Amino acid sequence: MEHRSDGIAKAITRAIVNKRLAPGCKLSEQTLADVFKVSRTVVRQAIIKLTEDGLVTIERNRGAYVSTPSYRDAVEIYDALTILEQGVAAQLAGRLDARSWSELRRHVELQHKAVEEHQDGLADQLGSGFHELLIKFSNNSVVQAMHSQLIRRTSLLRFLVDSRFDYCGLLHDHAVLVDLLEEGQVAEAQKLIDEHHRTVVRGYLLDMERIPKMSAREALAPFVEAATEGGPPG
Amino acid sequence: MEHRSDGIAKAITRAIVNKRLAPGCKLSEQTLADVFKVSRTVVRQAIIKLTEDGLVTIERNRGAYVSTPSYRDAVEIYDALTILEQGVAAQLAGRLDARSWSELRRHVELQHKAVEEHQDGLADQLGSGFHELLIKFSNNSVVQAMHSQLIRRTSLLRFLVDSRFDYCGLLHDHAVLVDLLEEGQVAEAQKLIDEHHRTVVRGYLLDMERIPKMSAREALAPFVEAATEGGPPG
DNA sequence: TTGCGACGAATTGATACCCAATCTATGCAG
DNA sequence: CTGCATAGATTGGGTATCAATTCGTCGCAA
Repeated sequence: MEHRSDGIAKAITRAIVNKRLAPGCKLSEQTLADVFKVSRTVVRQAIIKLTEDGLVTIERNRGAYVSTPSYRDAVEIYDALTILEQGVAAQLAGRLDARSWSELRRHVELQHKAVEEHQDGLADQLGSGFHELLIKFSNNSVVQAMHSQLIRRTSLLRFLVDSRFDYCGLLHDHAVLVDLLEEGQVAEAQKLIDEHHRTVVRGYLLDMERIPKMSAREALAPFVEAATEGGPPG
Repeated sequence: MEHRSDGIAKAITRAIVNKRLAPGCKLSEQTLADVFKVSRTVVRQAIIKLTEDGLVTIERNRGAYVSTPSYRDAVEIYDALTILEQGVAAQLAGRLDARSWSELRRHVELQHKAVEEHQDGLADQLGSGFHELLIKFSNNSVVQAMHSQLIRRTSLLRFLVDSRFDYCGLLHDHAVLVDLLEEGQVAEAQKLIDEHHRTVVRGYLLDMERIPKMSAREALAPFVEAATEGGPPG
């Protein structure tokens, strides 16, 4: 961990991804400074980083809040994900070695098991993980950075819906996608990626209202020590 | 301009894009604080933003430097640009109104004139501008933000080469691309985008050595007042 | 009751000053 | 010329302070 503000930014990011810090939650500088036992200076630096990442929005003279993406934002984010993944798909189709294909398949199986065991949180995480793994095989750190930023942003979107996803269908998409890619069927794979993301967006009916509310202090509690030391908790 | 650090970050960005601040140039906190007449705190915030943007690299306990991208970085950045533009091309092909196509053509003409008049700087800027205009028509601010970040990064790459670009060929590509897109020939357009960027990367022979050197103080001089007030100079 | 303005508390944006840790350069001894 | 030690400069971070802004509350008039 380079700077103290990096650790804090990552802790807050984890709190968001783990669905503890909800959109709209106020991130008061003094509160965060107390929670993480650092000065306001460092907290501000962390908030700036989160703002650049799109997870936090600063309102001048009012403070920082966890971003509340609009429906339009959701569409744009998934559109961007589609473009990136289609592009990478075109590069990878029929070009990975056997180990890589089986790694992808193993990942799908893991998620399958998580879904069967009703471990929703884990299944969610593995779902995004599949897309990230796919991108990783592109071997392009620039594309990877943009993609994982988008994935982080999608975790904000999941707050704004209560619709149960059709995990089964989405999971099946993943399995089919690996098959198509291994066979080198680029066009079909790209079409599937597009439909896959459209399905996800359709699930977001933007029940903008009832967002679980928890103070930043409570939400961050499990992530505090990880910010100053080494390993993440959950 | 929201915060003071935003103005400073933008000023430094302009200095880089205008080829005054070269890769490797040290950005000393105290120097920048003097130049912009602000406290070190604000300078640090600006530097953090530039770091998130990939234009600046912080070396712990050593300071901030304008990033010096490697050849690999160059390839990855243009690869990412290719993916984004191919994706947007697929969306736009045959789907814009007449005004938009003519706006693109007018842009190509402008650059044509700049090249004829040997206004290299302007031609360069219009060259990137064409790609940005194309992306703008996607109407997706997320994609647009990622793309313009990549474009900013390419301005770092142009420091590391002295090879004369084949402006004529690249310009011709732009003209052809508009035709292909208007006719809805997606596959051909995507292929052209790929080749176009490959041509550009080939121009980067990475003459890593001779980089024009100028102190941050000199380089930033023309951009200082714009940081605290309103309008940009160049 | 409703609407409006004034006042006060709390928060942010920014500055100055401080100090420890670390890096760099200088100069000296061998 | 090489290796090392010391001194100086720079960074990372903390504390205190202050103006500006926002927001909530209170009181008052219609």
